Amino acid sequence: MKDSSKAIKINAMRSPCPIANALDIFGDKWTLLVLRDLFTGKSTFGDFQSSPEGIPTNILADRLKRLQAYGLIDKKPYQQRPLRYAYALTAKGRSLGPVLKEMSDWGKKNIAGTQARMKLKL
Amino acid sequence: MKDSSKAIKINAMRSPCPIANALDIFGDKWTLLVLRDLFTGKSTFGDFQSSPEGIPTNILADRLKRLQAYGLIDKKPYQQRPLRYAYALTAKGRSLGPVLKEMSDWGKKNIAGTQARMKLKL
DNA sequence: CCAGTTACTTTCTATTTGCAAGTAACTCGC
DNA sequence: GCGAGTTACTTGCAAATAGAAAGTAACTGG
Repeated sequence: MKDSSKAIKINAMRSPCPIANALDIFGDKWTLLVLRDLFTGKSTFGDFQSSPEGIPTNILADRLKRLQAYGLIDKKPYQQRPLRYAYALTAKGRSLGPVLKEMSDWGKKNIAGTQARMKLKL
Repeated sequence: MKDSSKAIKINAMRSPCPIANALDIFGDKWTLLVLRDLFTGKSTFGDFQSSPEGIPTNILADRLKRLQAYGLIDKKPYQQRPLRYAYALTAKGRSLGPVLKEMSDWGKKNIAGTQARMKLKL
């Protein structure tokens, strides 16, 4: 039996700090971009892939698995033959809206040349 | 002459998205923890090092350089002989307060076993 | 049946992380 | 004034992660 899906490993807590623990979930350069896309209405693997940052497909597959493991998103088939899945935010995932909002606002104010094309559906 | 301080390289923009650009500055597992410490009143290399997450010293030195390069912190000597520096948030760095606040609030609500010991001085 | 599409997985190399040890410039106690 | 201790880093190296590119599985539509 070929185990094609490597399990996501969740490490021990680094500290009880809520910020440190949040960073263990989405403290990298890609995870919040996938969540951003979900907040703008995107839902399929191809949707995320087509975002302007050009996420590598192996990273995308890994991040989708991690987000599921942490309960921030779930996936359900939107068609059979061929089987295709749509990813969606869970309530927990949706609760990250204000974090994304603050980051977006901060970026717009403090990084020259940035602009939010799509509005997040909070 | 031995160039002991490797320059921080700032890559080209991945996209005009403010979130993507913000992540290029602090999208990793350590940068925001250093900022958190600054928000709780810590200021020296040793202060950051002694936080419970145990940041490796090479990573800490690198992150302090990056944060300076991006204008979020600055350092000034607080004593001569031996020369010692205190790091402090710039106005731009302090403007990240709401982002930290939202992340902390989210973590406390959504990650079991977390608790904020120190209050951020926003 | 054959090109095209979608959603991934695999391979392989490059970059980053993190542990441990080393270094520089002092201070303090004896 | 010598050796132990402190602070603030840097360096070396192995391990983990990222990223580019190619491969695969399961279809569809012509």
